[in-house]
Amino acid sequence: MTQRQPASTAAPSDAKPRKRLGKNGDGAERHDAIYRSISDAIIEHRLKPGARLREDALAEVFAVSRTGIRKILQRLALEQLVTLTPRRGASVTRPTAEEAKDVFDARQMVECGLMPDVARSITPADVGELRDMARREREALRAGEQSSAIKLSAAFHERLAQLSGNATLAEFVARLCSRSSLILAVYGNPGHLGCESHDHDELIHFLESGDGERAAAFMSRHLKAIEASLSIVEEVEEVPDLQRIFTEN
Amino acid sequence: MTQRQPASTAAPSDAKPRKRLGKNGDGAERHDAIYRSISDAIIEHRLKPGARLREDALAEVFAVSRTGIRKILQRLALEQLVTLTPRRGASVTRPTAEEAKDVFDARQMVECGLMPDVARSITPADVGELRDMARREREALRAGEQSSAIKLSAAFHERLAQLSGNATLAEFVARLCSRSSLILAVYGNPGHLGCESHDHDELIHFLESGDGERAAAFMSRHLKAIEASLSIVEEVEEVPDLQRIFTEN
DNA sequence: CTGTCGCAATGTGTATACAATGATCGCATG
DNA sequence: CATGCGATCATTGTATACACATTGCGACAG
Repeated sequence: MTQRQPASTAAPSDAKPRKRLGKNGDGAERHDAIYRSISDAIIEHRLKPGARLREDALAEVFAVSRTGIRKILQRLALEQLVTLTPRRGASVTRPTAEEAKDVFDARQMVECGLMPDVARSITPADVGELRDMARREREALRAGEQSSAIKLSAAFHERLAQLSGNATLAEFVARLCSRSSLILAVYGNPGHLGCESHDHDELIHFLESGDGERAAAFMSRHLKAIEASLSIVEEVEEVPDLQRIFTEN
Repeated sequence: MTQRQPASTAAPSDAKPRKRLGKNGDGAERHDAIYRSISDAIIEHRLKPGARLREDALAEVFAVSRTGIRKILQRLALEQLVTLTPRRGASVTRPTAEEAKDVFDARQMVECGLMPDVARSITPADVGELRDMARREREALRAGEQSSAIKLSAAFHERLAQLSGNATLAEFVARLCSRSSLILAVYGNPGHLGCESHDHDELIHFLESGDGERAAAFMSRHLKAIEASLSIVEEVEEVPDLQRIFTEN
């Protein structure tokens, strides 16, 4: 696509409505919507790790120019949801086994460490919201909607972190949850989703009764269970074999 | 481009080779160098919180186009070193008191939690490197070079986190250290730098002897001491006073 | 038939031109 | 003299055009 034909061959009428509208204020919101759209697609495994994301294609799909797409792609790259190889373009990140371990260790430390704070400051309204999220997650799981279930599970953990009151750590947890979703896509077993739905309900119970210690211990087991359910089989590296072979000598 | 200065101010670099050179491979490295240059300037307090960063000016200084600068600015914004207001441009972030608390709470949790891992896997070579860094920091402090001392202190904490072997958490700590530097710039007392230099040496000692628990406890005290040295005087907001007055009623 | 060299196509990196918006300054009027 | 309104300016947001690198395919030679 991308008519780089100057003006002569450019089909005048059908080519670009490419409406100049959207220039004004809503541009930022538009970009944010596109960002979320791509991000959701990755988290819900509708875009699988390794999938290539061509700028032209995305620009056409969302009816914006490549410039905007590049910005969004960069943001996704910084959050490590997509990988940007210097002259090869963007693709959905394929986490390594090492990254998977790091991410779950980090979640172990941060999410468990946050539980006491959450238990201390949680309100009945928060409990209600969490129960609702857990319920919706269970329903999605029962309905066989893997995509929704994955996103809702991540959203639950994110919301939990937000309740700690520490925005910085909450954002970090959100990032880790996104990456976890990616890890699940690569190393997870098909039938077995990460979070057991009843786990979340039980966790809410501990938090509701203000028992931060027990909640932390339960969260620890919960995360360990997810990590244990992965089948980390470090497949042979595609490319860097050569590099290592020659640098080792 | 922006030559609104006739010739009077005599921009020294007005003779722009500005050639098409640099297009090829080194572009990425160039950008990374610029990124580090700006990042360092912020961390070293040579760019103070609130300082405006105009794209044109930066583009001219580093002899690249605004496109590249925008990319770098976005990256800095995602790391919360600069704030990007929709149509007002970029400026060095001025952390709020709440952010400061969040950042130090996060450091407390993560850096202390990392100490046992570091104590377990540290090697004599690592110890030597850390001692060297602590020494250089002390020297900078004694020489009155605030800028260098601040950066070296942050680098020490970053390196420490790297030694844990968890790249994800190490990167998070690096981010937190950068923001801490910003916080120090706003709330720190002039004469009193964040880290007492001997603290770092003592910390190394605990790690060297493999005592992760004691190292964690010491790190906790260390961070608490830094936080306590801040004068968090939420200055009266310039504008939003009115906002609050009307929303409170 | 196979291996190597070269060309073309695909696709990203960078720069520049253009549009829109918020800000500042000046002028006019009450 | 002060205040409100209008115009110009400065600065960012967006799109497009162009240049370059990499890769895949085809042709030619051995």
